Amino acid sequence: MASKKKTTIKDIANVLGITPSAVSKALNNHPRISDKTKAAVLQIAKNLNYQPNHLASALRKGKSNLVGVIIPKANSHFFSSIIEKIEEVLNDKGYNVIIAQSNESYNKECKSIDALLYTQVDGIIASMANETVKLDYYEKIKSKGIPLILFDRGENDLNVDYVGIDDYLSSHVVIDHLVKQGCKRIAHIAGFSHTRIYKNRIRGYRDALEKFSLPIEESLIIESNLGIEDGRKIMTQLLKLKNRPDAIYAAGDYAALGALQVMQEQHIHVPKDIALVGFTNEPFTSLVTPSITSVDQHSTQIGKVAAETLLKRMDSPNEKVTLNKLILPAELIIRSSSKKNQL
Amino acid sequence: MASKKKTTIKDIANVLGITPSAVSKALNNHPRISDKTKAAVLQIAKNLNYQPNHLASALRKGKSNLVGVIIPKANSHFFSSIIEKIEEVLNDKGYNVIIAQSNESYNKECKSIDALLYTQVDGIIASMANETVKLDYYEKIKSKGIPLILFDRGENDLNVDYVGIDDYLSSHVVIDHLVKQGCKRIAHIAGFSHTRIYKNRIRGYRDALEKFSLPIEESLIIESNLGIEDGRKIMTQLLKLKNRPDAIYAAGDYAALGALQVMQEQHIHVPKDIALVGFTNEPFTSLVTPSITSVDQHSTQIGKVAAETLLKRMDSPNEKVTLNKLILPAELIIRSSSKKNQL
DNA sequence: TATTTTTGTTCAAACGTTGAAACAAATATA
DNA sequence: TATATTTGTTTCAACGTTTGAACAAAAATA
Repeated sequence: MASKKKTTIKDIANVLGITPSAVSKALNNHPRISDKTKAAVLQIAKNLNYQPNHLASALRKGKSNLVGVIIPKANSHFFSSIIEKIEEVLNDKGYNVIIAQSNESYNKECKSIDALLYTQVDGIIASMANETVKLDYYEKIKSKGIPLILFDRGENDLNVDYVGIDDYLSSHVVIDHLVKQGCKRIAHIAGFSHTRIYKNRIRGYRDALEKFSLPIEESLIIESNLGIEDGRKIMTQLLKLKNRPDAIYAAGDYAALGALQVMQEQHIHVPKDIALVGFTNEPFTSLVTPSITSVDQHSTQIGKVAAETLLKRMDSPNEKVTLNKLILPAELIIRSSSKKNQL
Repeated sequence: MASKKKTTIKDIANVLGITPSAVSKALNNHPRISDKTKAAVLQIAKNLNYQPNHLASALRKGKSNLVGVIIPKANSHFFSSIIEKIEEVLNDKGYNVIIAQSNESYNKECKSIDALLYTQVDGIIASMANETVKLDYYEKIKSKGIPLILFDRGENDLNVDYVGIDDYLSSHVVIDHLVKQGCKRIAHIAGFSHTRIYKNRIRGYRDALEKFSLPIEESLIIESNLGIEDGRKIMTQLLKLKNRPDAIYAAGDYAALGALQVMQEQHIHVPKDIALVGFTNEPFTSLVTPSITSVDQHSTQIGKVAAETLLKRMDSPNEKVTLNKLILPAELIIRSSSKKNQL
């Protein structure tokens, strides 16, 4: 109950009759400290239940061993598994991870960045909020010389390392698959084209259609925030067209789910009447009936590469290593919602 | 490009020809510093782009202004919205939040606790992993005198503040509702009874049945991890009974979803043949067809109370305030999956 | 044996901030 | 006018650790 003072390096030194400095060196396994002393120090440290004061050493060394991760929202499998992997890699190297959610809001994102800078993180890994168009706060990170890695939602203009998948190519793979299933009027529930990844998916969609000499109809390309509600709204809208699409390619799984619900409510058979493909391979896609075909982004791979790249940057901050744009391949997971051929 | 030295309080002092101490006091709005000096300091601080060194002040003040939050898994709406609220409340008071995921693993939980202690957090808010039965690491937190608040998954034995809902009562509300719908054989897909909250839900379920003089059949109470897979497995098992239940009360929404899938695959009508109620009111419950009746735990309320209680504890660490067991009321959200009467 | 090298430790300053105590100047009170 | 009080600032030590330089003792080399 009595609030005991914390044991410090000094206490250990007193017990052994040596200087705090020697203790510090012993704990850090300094080569010039004798094995005997090291053993003794370790023993006493254990006895006194010594916990190093991270704040003090961080101050002295000018390094906090903290890394910040900014994500739009943790409640998706994609982001939460990336975080899991980032933590795993970084913890291994003695770093701790601070997670901040922007909730897709630019303001919250700025606040989070300030908070991380204030906490003196040694590096930041971030995926930008949907809303974000101004890059001033990210510039702030750069100007402070803190290593920054972007993933998924990135920005070319920032000129920093980036890890993500090939969105343009992914759209091609999706369209290839749908065309192979016999679809000819493929609609695209798109993300906002001011975000690079969604822009690329749209571009890929257009180019792929062109590749197959399919007409591109602007009324079949609708931008949205890709939430369930938007998926529902847009699907309803699409079904009102005199000339309905025979396939839906949604740039997000939640939008795909919304679309699926509307179709089921209107007794449209998926995939027979309209095929459906989503994006990000959220776990629920395999659990819904019919299961939804989706593009897997290899989230743990992204997390791993992002963390490892950051480690490299933090180890050699001044090194003018060439910029890394790491584009990992995505994978189409084909499920019931798009298998027309097998019906 | 040239890595500039960071501006410190000393630099400001030099510019103005005063002492660092005066600058510090000015920045902290000390009453004895003249308004003129304060204004000047603020001006120069802005000019030099001064950012306070959090590490130094934390060391000096023995307070990091960091709070750790441990959750089993961020990818549920329940936890991610609690975190959102906790962040909101604590950021307001100048605290930053470090989130750690245990991934439902005892080992990872211990590691997270060590990491938080190492980072010198001023307080911890936690919800325990399913796996956790040994409380040694939580005792460690307590023994260091760091305020600890538990929520949702708590433990009475620990003797710390707790925020959660009334699980026992919630079960009563669920059973009341189902009985009112005419159900007589209600099965319970339960959580593991070694976790307090699930034990209470089971107890509530039993007592409520008894209240209505309904027989309690042990074969209708099955413990599980409440994942989708478990929900499927158990539902399949329940459907094999010669005497099928006419209602399912699952202690988690994912398990309820699994059960729903199995029923739909076997062309059992929900709720006509079998009614279904879940727990935690995940967003998907309202989006699935039929929508699933579920118990809402008022997550933002829980987050708010947890954060506020922690603030109180951190403000007066030695105060022998009586222990708070805050039990918030839960709310049954009635949806299609249990509305037999209206068919 | 004298000299150099190696080994193990101590010394002292530093990291940037804070806060109690000391102090001088200005203002209020008697 | 003398004394007490208030105001605004400085002084100085401290928070716990790290690190380069200094040093003495031991070991290796000449």
